[in-house]
Amino acid sequence: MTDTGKQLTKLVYDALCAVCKDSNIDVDFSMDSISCEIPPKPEYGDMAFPMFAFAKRFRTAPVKIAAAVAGKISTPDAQVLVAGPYVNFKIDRKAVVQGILSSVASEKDDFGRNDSLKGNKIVVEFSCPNTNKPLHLGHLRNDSIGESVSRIFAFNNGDVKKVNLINDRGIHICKSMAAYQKFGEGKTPESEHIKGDHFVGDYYVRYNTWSQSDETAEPVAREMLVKWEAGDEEVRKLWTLMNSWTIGGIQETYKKTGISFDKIYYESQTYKSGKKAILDGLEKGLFYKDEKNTVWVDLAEIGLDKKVLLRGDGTSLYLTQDIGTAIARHEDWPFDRLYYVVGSEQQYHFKVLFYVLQKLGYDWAKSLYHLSYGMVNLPEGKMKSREGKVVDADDLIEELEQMAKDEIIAKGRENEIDDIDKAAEAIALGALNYFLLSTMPSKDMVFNPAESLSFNGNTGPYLQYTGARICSMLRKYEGNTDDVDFSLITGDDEWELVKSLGNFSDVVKQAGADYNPMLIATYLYNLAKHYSKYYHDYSILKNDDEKVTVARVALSKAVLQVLKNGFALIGIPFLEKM
RNA sequence: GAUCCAUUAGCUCAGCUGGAUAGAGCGCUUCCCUCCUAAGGAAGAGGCCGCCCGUUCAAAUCGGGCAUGGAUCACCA
Repeated sequence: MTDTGKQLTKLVYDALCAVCKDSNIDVDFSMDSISCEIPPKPEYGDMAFPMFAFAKRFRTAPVKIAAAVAGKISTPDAQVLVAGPYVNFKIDRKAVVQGILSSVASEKDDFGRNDSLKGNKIVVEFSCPNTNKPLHLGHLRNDSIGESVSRIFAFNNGDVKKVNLINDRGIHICKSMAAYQKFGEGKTPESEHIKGDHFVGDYYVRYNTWSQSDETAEPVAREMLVKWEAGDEEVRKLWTLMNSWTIGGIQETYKKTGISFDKIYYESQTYKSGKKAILDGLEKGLFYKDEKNTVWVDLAEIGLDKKVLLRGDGTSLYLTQDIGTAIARHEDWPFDRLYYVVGSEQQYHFKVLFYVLQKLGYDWAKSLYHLSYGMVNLPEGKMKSREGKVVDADDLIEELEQMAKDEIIAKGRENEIDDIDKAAEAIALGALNYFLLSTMPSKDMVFNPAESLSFNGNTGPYLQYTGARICSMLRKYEGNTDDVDFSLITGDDEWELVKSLGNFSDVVKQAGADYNPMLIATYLYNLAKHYSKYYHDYSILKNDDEKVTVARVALSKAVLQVLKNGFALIGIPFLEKM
C-alpha cells in the first residue's frame, strides 16, 4: 500500500509543479507536504490527495486546483478522479489485497506486532487494592486498563513489567481488624463459607456501623494502629491472618478476570521509604523545615501551594512513601517509563510526586506518567463505599455469568457448546472488559446495570459472536486456502475489510503511543461490523465458482485472525463456539 | 479563591495531531431466518457538536472568555 501511495504522491507532485509553471508560481514545497489519505467511502476511490493546503499559495479554490492537477496526470496504473477539492485514484487492488492477506496468514498471532516500543523498559503499576474490603467496579476498571495497556505495550515489543502495590496497612485496615476482634468470635472465611475478601469487608462495614453508635470504636482502631507500628505480636498476628484472607480472595478475582503481575509489593514493607531522600533534599536546601520540624516543599514553581513531605515526628506520608518506592523501583530495574494507573482524583498527588522527584535530581522523573482514569458512576450518582452503594466486582461477574448462561439456554445452544460454564465465564468477561475499555480511560463513565449488561450491539459478546460464526463456518469448509486468486476479493465491501486489516498494526501502535485500549476496542468493533455485513450479503461457502469460495474463506480466515489478536489485547476471551 | 477534567441524538459513547453530507450502540417505527449461529443484517425518525468571540481557504476539533457538571488543593491513602 505504501509503495503505491508513494508512486501516486510523486505523480501528484509532478502535476502540481506543472500547474505552478503554467501559472508562474514558484515551487516552494516538497513532496512531503503532500498528504495522502484513504477516502471515507469506496466511491471516492482508493487513495485521496487533498488540495486544501495549496489554496492559499495558488490563491485559488481547492476545487479548481484539484481539477487542474488531475488534468496533468495520466498513468496506466490507476484511474484519476476529481472529487471536489480532492484528487483521487482508483488503483489496482489485487496486489494490495494479496500483500495484506498473505501477511496475516504467515504472521498469524504476531500479525500487528511491531517494534514501535522495542528496547523500552516499561513498568505499569496498577490495581493497588486495600486489604480491608473486596474489589468493586472501580477496581475492575483499573485492572482492565492496566492489564490491557501492558499487553498493548508488549505487542509493540516493549519490555513490560506489571507491578501491584498492595495497601495493607493504615487505620482503615485496623478498623476491620478491630471489628473482627470485637464481633468475630473466632469465625473464619472457611467456617462461614465466605470468600476471604468479602469476609473481611463485612467487618469493615461492621466497624462503620459500630463507630456510628459507639464513640469507643475509634480509639480502639487508633490504638491498634499504634500497636501495629510498634510491632505488637498479637496485633501483627491478627493482621497477617486477615490480610491473607483478603489477599487470597482478591487473587481469586484476579484469576477470574485474567489479571496477573510480575511483581507484588506490599505497602507495609515500603511505607517507611522515601524518608532518606527527603532528608538528603533538605540538606541540599531543596526543602525547608518549620519550627515544628515538619519538612515542606514549596510548589510555587509549578503554580501550586506547598506540601508536607515529612511530619515533625519523622514519620512518612503517602507522598513520602511514593517517592521512596519510585526510587527503589528505578534502582531495581532502570525503566524507561513508569505508568501509574490511578484514578483521576489523584492528579494533584502525581503532579507533586513527579515534581519532587525531579527536584531531587532524578532525571528519569520525566519518564513517569499518571495514567489517569475517570470514576465509574451509577445512574443515581457516585458509588459510595460507606453507604454500601457499590457494585461489588465478584457479584457483578457472577451476575454476568448467570445472564450468559441463561442466554445460551434461551438460544438453545447448550448442546452445541462443550462446556456451558466455561463459555458463560468467557462471555461474561468479554462483556465486562469490552464495556470497561470502550470508553476513553480519562473520562468518567456511567454504569447502568440494565443497559450495560446487554450482550447485543456494541458489546464484547458481539465481537465474540462474530469470531464464533467464522469458526463455525470454517469447521464446515472442507477445502484449503493455499491457492487464492486475490483478484476475486476486490469488491468494495471486501476492499473495506482488507483495508481495515491492513490498518491493524497502525492501530496497535497508536494505542501504545496513546496508552489507550479504547482504540483497539473501536477498531475491533468496526471490523466485526464490516464483516457481519459482508457475511450477510455475500455467500461464502456456497458459490458456483469454487475459486470464489476459496477467496472468501481466505478473507474470513484473515478477519478471524485479526479479531483474535485484538481480543488478546483487550481481554476478550476468544470462543470457537458460543 | 485556585488548579485540572468534562459538555456531541432521549440515554451511553466514538469522532486521531483542523478537511468530503457529524457517527455508533441502546431505546423507538418498520423489514429480513435465501445458504454458512437472528447474540445477526437492512431501512427510518432523532443533532444551533453547551454559549460567545477569535485564528484559518476550512473549526465538533486550535486559542480566549462565559455557563453548567465533576474532581482536587497546605502533615488521609
